[in-house]
Amino acid sequence: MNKAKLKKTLNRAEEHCREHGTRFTEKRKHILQLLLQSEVPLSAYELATHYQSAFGETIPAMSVYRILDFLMAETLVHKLNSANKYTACEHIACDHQHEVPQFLICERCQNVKEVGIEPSIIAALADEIERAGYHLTQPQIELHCLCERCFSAS
Amino acid sequence: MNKAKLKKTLNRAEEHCREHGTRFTEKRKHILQLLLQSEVPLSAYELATHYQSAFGETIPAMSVYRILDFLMAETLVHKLNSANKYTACEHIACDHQHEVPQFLICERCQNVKEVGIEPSIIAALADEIERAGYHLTQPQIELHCLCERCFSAS
DNA sequence: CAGTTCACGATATAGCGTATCGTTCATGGC
DNA sequence: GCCATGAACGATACGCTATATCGTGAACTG
Repeated sequence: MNKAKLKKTLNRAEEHCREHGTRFTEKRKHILQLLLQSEVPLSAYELATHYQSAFGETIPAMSVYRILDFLMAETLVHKLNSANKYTACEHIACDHQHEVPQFLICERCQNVKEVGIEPSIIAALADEIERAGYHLTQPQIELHCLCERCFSAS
Repeated sequence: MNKAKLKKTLNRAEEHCREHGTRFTEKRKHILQLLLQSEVPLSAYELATHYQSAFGETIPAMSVYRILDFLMAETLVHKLNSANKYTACEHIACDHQHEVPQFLICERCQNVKEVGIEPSIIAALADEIERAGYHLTQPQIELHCLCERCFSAS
């Protein structure tokens, strides 16, 4: 992510928090920035390490987890359950409504793409689930894929 | 799972291994049995504990992991990535071909149902993914839901 | 400016998983 | 039957992920 877009996204995140009456502190901003700048999802401990390199001060893992919890509650960050890693929401600076996030995770390079699946497909899926007697609560799907580059290389 | 079905399923699993030239040892049988008898998915360490209670002998966590790896390779067991737990395949004793497993996980009681999603939906999903420049490799989906009972109770 | 709430630090601990090396046991060729 | 081979398993150590708890300090509010 280039500098201009990074700045714009961070500003948008700050605005988002102000609207929600929550605090977008320096540390929270730093963690979000690290995730925005990373090509791949990061674990909490990786974030702590990167924090040290990028900002010259250490941060306890506990704080990273707390900050991640906060950022997830604000839907600025998503957790990838299958990898125990975290990724910045790709739609912070977008205007359109935040959809249910779906993730394509490249198995080789770990690159993650957050996509909006056709709502009709999700609806069909939800239908099948209802028929099985269940009720969908958090339709976040994590799909393990190969990205174009890794697919071509194999 | 009742005794008759349990026995039949274990026999089917043994047959499956014989056909594949692999060994269905006592310990592997025990682990599979524990998973078949459990209402909820279990972690490796939970399995080790249950093993002790059920069979009166301790088993190291390492062995549990190795046995789980084996059972997964034989598609007798599936791992739920989002929960780091394991569940017996519900189709061991079925005649029909083993499909790509999709899991409905009840967020409240942890009960898991393994369902076959309409292939056309999966195909549509794969289509969307292709359009995003990715290639689906392991279309295992884990959906967080509420089961009928927990849904009614809420 | 006093009180409350929120953010953060420090420490401890639990749970999940892998690495490595050694030992035992089953199996097949002789 | 006997031994060589490889598979299964045990023991120990370690690293990563996450939560619990308690304390401190900063920020907002009346």
